[in-house]
Amino acid sequence: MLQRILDAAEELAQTRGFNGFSYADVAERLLVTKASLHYHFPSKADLGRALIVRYHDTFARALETIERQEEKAQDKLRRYVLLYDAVMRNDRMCLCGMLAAEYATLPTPMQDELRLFFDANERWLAAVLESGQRDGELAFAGSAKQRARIMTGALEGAMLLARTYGDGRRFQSTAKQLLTDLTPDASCASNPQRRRVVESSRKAL
Amino acid sequence: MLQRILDAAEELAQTRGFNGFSYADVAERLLVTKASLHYHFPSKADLGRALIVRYHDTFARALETIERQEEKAQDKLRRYVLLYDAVMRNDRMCLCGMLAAEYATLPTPMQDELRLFFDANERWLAAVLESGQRDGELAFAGSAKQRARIMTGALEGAMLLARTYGDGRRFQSTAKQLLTDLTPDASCASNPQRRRVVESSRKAL
DNA sequence: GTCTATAGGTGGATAGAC
DNA sequence: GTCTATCCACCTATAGAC
Repeated sequence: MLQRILDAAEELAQTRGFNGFSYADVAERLLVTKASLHYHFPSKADLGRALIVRYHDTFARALETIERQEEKAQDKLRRYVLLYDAVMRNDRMCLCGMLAAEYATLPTPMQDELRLFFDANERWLAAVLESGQRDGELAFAGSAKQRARIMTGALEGAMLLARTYGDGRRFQSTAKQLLTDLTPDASCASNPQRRRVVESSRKAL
Repeated sequence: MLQRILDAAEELAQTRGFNGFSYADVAERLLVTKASLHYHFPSKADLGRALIVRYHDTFARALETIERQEEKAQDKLRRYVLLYDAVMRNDRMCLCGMLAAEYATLPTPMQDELRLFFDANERWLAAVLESGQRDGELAFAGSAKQRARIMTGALEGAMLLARTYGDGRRFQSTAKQLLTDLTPDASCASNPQRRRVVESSRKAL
């Protein structure tokens, strides 16, 4: 039952926000009463915190899987973006991105848990970016940590806007470009004139 | 009085979200009763729509001012980012970014008005990017429209995350990097090896 | 325009029977 | 564990006096 409650609440939180749904909404979907929900999660703050913890945990496992299955940094990033893409395809917003918007109204335990999620995210991404840069497989300006923050922000923001247009493709094309921006040759592809210079000088080598 | 109501409501909406404040909150700040607010804005949907319209209008005027005062695309972009930065320095989130998160719960008139804001934003940004690219002053991969969407998303997302950490500098360093990413030389600066190649080949010309 | 008063509804949460 | 019943606070919104 615990999981069914979390499933329903998660979907509501991802589409309507934490302040956008009530125990009554969850109860209706599960065909139980509000009181029985309070048995499992005494307060809404408890429910909210559990949502983040489970989401964080699922995400962490997914990152471990990627780490285990992919060798190249580029492939890891591709898989990372696919995690967000899967959320969008379900017509949802990233749970934590949604909660970040409501941050000021959240109970303190939820605020703390939320930061833990983004911290873990940033650490993983920065590590991938760093190693990819070392191998010459990825190219970007600034530090890996800095770039990790830019990426997370850009992905969350892209989801936010895509939902406003009810158009997942909007997110997908943005995500694709963000990945391309990190490939070494693309870093110069933006300027056709200079690219020609680079290509000719490459032949010269 | 109309403006005072909008001022108070705007601040609340930008910090707590549209579902995160009530007529009572606004009334308390202005030392009036809820009933007198309903005289000016019969329903909360009316108030919300007025918020977006005014915000959009203010933003549009700011863009016109930039257009009038700045010549170079790079300077226009810098000023554009400063508009977001000013919001962050007030410990607020972009009103429309906030509302985008709550999109699913908003009354239809607000949803429509919200899209108009982002559309106008994208058009202006795309035009600046396009002309900057033509002049060789800016460099980026993909279409100008595409890049405009990436930029808006990245800025909104960066605000979202910075607020979670209560740290405006987080936004500022991201914004700065996003601008740098658009400069022609920086597009290759990401890869030190290649940069050396470009620089040497430049001399060769 | 602003007030008092209030309606009608929904929010989260609890008591106690089964 | 789930139910019925209920509490109280708060929500949006309206009526009508001043």
